[in-house]
Amino acid sequence: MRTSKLYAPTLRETPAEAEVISHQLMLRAGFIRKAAGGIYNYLPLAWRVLKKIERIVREEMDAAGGQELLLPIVLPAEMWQETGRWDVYGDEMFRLKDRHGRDFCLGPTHEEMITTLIRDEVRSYRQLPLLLYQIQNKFRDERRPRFGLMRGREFIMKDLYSFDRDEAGLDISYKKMYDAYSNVFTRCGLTFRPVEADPGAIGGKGSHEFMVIAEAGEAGIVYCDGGCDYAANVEKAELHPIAAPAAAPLALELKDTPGTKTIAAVADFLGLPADRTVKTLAYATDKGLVIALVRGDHEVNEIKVQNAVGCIALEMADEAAIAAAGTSPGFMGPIGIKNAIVVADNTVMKMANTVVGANQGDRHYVNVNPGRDFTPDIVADIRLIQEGDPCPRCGTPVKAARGIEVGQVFKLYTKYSRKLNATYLDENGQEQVMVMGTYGIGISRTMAAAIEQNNDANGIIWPAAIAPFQAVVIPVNNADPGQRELAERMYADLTAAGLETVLDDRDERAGVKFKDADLIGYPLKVTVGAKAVAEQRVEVKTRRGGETHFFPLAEATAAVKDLLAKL
RNA sequence: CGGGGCGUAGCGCAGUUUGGUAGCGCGUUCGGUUCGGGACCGAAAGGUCGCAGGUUCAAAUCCUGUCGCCCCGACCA
Repeated sequence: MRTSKLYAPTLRETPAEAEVISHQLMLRAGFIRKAAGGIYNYLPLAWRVLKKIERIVREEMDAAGGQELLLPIVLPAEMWQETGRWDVYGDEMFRLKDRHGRDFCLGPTHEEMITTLIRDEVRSYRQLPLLLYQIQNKFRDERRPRFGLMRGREFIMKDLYSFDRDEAGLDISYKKMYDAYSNVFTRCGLTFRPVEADPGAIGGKGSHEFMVIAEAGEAGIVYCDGGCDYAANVEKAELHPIAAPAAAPLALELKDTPGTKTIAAVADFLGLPADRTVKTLAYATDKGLVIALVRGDHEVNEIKVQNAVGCIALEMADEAAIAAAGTSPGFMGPIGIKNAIVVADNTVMKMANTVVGANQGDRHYVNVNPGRDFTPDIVADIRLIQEGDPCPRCGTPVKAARGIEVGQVFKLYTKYSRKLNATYLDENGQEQVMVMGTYGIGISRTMAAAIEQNNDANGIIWPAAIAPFQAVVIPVNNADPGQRELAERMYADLTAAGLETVLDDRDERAGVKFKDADLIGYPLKVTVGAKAVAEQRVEVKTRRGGETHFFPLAEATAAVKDLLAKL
């Protein structure tokens, strides 16, 4: 490819709409252009990267026994109504009607379609396990698309579905996918970490997310750096109750604590550390008002509360809802509260002579002993893990990081196969429900994640395996026939040797070409200047690390190939 | 959906407070000089000031409505 013909409009300045680095660089380097919020055009450079990622994904999926197919994007409503997700998905689903008024949606995911596809034709245990996948655009009308390709409304996803006879089979399929995903992201040159995840609304029990470690990541993760390899999404990370020092229970007492609406204020007023108090938060849910209790210095993990209560919707209750429950913001507590589900963190139950709000303004109870003075409806681990908390496996203090979720693997069990009647006959002629798994990779998000993790002040630094081109040849002065000729020759030789090469044949000054090359992020830059012509050698610079090598012309092609292989 | 910010040339922005001929930088085109890290000189093209309505002799500017975009929050297979 010649730069003079390449459709890659680069920008000197960063468009104002882009906040995160991957978004900025993809716009500046001419990879993407926006069509609407969260919807992008992929220009030739981006498309080349995406195809490379897809290729790696295909190879790994095929190696793991997957078969590629292609399901429709436009999906009829009926199957979604069968599983109940037509309603559950809500506004996040792009919906449309055909000319007859029949309901359709643009596929946000394909559990329904794949399951209804195979249920009639897979009838025997002999046909299982079955691993089917596709790579396709997905549509989710996100409430808030953001960060360029990181959270779009239309995005490219690989989705694989496994169908097994039983849970043992699912475990095998799940392991294959887990390993395949590790291979994919390793081959893409990414620093990532599989973490335990909360399965969320899709249901099922086991789940891991593959997180590319990056500051711009939307997800918080914790990992054990010492004793073991535990790693989890903060939403999921378990915490064992912390034992409190033994203390003789004192008599419950109601105290005036004027103006102490925060834990810090109460603790200060009573002369106690925050970890001797209990924090109470109120949530409005589809099951009514929920009061969550954690130790004063801890934070509530809302996902865990949601799971403990078994509710679908959960948000902080407003003042009106709190007042309706007969309590007062800043002075809420479990003692005497009515019309609310009280959920206590397991650590709270270990506390003695603690402090809770008295459900009336400016008053707290002191010397509160959980179990004696109040009995929660639910006791569970509802605490949000923080850096330094003990690893649930080995007790070593955990580290915190941020991650971009580029893949997720789920054990669905029979959640969809049961609702959609995907059954088979076993050896004994008994009808059994298929056991399913679902496995996604965000292809376009992986591209963005790769940039988040690989960039510098000058632009993108592509991992060689997914770079749009592997090398760029730059004649320093295009007006010099000797340089032009030598550059043409290098370009032809490298191309013939199977390297994806760009020749920057533009009549631009060297600086412009170097800047564009760095911005786009070609792994290798082959520079042809006056010295190269005089001495019959070329200069090759690596984008990552910036080392410069000189090679005699005769050896240049082999040396470039060699260098690339080492990247 | 709640809160905040922004829509003026391809990109980055000024002009809006106080209404009066729409500007600057970059980029683009043409001519010339230059040529190893975003050159210089000269000429030129390019804008319904997001959209609609209103006030006014006169609206980018004031008022009302509306659409879009970005950020924070909520939410997120």
